[in-house]
This record gives sequence, C-alpha cells and structure tokens, in this order.
Amino acid sequence: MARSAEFDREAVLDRATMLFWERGYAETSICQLVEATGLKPGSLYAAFESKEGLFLSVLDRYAQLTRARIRAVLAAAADPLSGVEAVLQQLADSDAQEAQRGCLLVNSVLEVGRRNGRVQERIGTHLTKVEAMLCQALDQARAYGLLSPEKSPDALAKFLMATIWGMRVLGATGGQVASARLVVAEAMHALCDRGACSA
Amino acid sequence: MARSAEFDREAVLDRATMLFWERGYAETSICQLVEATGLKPGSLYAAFESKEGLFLSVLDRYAQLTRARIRAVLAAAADPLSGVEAVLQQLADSDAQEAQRGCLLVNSVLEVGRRNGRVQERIGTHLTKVEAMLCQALDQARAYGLLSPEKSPDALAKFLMATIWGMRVLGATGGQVASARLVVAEAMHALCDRGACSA
DNA sequence: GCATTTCTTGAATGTTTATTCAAGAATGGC
DNA sequence: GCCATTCTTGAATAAACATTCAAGAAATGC
Repeated sequence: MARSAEFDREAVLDRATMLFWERGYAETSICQLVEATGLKPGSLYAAFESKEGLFLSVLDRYAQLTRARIRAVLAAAADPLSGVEAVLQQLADSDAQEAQRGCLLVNSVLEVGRRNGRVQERIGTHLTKVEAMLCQALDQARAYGLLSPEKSPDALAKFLMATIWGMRVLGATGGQVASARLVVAEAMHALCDRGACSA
Repeated sequence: MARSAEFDREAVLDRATMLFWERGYAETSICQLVEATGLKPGSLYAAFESKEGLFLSVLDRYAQLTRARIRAVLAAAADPLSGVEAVLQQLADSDAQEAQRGCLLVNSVLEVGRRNGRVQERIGTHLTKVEAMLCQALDQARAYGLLSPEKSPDALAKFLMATIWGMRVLGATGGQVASARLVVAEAMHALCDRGACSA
C-alpha cells in the first residue's frame, strides 16, 4: 500500500531508554531524543504521539525486559528461596555506574508518577507483577519447607519489594556494594530466621 | 546602616519546600516560587542566588527539621529498640496524601542528586546523620540486651535506612497503610529474630 | 508508469524558562 | 535632614522548550 518506516522501533526505544534513565523525564529534551535516535521531530511524533507517549512506550519495554531477567534468575536457581536471594544479590552486586542509574521505574514513579496518572498506572502494573513473581517463588519455597510455615508469602513479598526499592535508592546515593550486601543479608534473615536458609 | 529585608526567610523556605516537595525540582518554576513566596524575582535571587541555591537551602531546612523529629521520637520511646520501631511505624502510618508526597530527600536524590554533585552531597550528609542516629539507638539496644549480641548495629542501621527508603517508594506508588505496616513488622523481625522484641 | 498512501524532513510556532538590571523606596548613622 | 547602603520592583532578555506542518521522497497496488 505505501511506504514503510525506515527505523527500528525497538532500537529507537533502547536509545530513548538510556536517555530517560540517565537524565530523568523532565531533563531529557526532544532535541536530545532527536539526536540520540536519529529520528526527526516529525517522525518521532508520528510514531509516539508525544514526549509522554514515547516515555510510556519506553517504560513498557523496560518493564518487560526487567521481568524477563527476573524470571530467568528465578528459573536458574537451585530452589525458589535461593532464586529470590539471587535476585537481590544481583542488584547488590551491580557496579557503581549501574547502581547510580538506579531503576528507571523507581526513578520515574517518584519524578513523574506522583503527578501523572498514566505513568503511575503503567509502573504500578509492572511492580505488581514483579511482586506476584516473588510471591509465587516464596509460596513454592514454603511448600518445599524452606520457609517457616508461620511466615506469610504475601507479607514477605511486599517486604522484599520495599527492600529492592531501598537498595535502588541506596545505589543512587552512591552507596557501596558492601553496604548493599549487608542489606541483602539482613533481609534474608527476615525470611528464614531459624538459620534454615543459605544466607 | 541600611534597609533590612521585609520577608521572613524561614517562612519563604517553608513555602518553597511545599512546592519542591509536591512538584519536584524541574517542574517547579521560578514563576510559581515567586507567586507562592510573594518575593519578586529580584529579591529571590538576591537572597538565594539561584534556583539551585534556593533548593539547597530548602533541602538543608527540611533535613534539619526531619532529624529533629526523629530525635524526638527516639527520645520519647520507652527503650531504644521500640524507639527505632516507632520511627518506622510513624512512617507507615502516614496518610495517603502525605505518603504520596514521599520524602523530599529521597525524591531529590533520584531526580537531581544523581546528576548534581552539590545536591548529592547535601542529601548524603543528612542521610549519613540519620543512619548514625539509628546506629546509636541500636548500640544502646544491644547494650540493654534488647538485641541479639551477634547482630551488628552498623549492618542493621544500613538495613533500616534501606527499609525506610523502600517505604518511601511504597508510599509514592500509592501503597496502602496496611502494606507499609507489614513491611515494618518484617523488618523488625530482622532485628530481633528470637522473639525478644515487641514487634 | 501512474495514483495513492505513508514516511521523512527541517524550518517555524508560540510558550515557558531562569536570570538580570536599572530605577525607586526604605532604613540607619551622624 | 542628609548620605550611604540595602532592599524591592517589574519589565526585559535570551535561550530552550514541546509541538506542528507543508513540502518532498519512497514504496506499493494495479
């Protein structure tokens, strides 16, 4: 029927992701996005409607990739509980530059989400899914007897989400890897306080 | 010698604080600050040098008041450990609107601090002092036998800071008070896993 | 190869931004 | 009451901002 787009949508989103991730939403200008993606303003707006529209697409892609990575880490672990620990440990072990960048979703929920319902909703949806993944792993861990039976997987999953967010802030403040590892260790103690787990 | 300023510096800072707290740094314009404080641009710039200068003063004042509040809660508690618990509990119990606003320092370290050394440093200084306050309380708790002797107050203080930051993010995502309370309960389990504490 | 549709281009739009500055007003010392 | 100093005022400035659009280019269906 007609001409097809010349650019690769995912490549464009990846470039835009890096900008938003490093600079935040407000401090990233259309001008910079045009430069980084190679798309002219007209094409950018034709493809994503607005700066907010592009940002929402970036959030979606970032969230999807993040969930896939967590799923992989959980699947690769010897058991559900050490899978959960591995998810935390991977966060703690990220190098300084990576840690300083933090998590695009956490950064964005504070910068934009508090005042923008659409952004808030997208991020909330993703975070809920991550919490569900952790909760499922904890459920399995309890079924395997790796968790004290009196512990609530729901409550622990919420606690772990808060721990992850806290570690993201710790990274952004320039916290050392050693500090992050201490946090993981203490959090794991909250999970299995009878010394039954590897932490 | 000469004319003295007509405005109350602390009142101006309080107005500016509310704006930066609710809208973030980038989304708060000089125009809005002029309207909210009643100061004309010239006076604002004479008093604070720049938007960043005003923001740094706001951060300092906010941090000072926050530390005073924490100090008061710790001092009012029956013992150091329940003091620490009260600090967390007060955070968890904040109403939805307050929770959504989050913590100005956490919001700012993610939005601005990651790319602005001056802001990063101010916030880091304050957060370090809060951590030291928690650490001191935990030291006392251990001396009173409220904490397992094998626990490290340093490590626990870092863990509590991460927990606090996580709860701030939880609040910003629109999390319920009930969720925050679960997080506090699990965090307190990490502190005293032998059932020796009130949590 | 023509018609139609879609994509690309880049300049132009109007608004908002942080900041400056010259002129006027008020104060304190003497 | 006058001089020196400092504060207040509000218009002006220049840069940056997100967004639009008309014109040209490419590709498909027939």
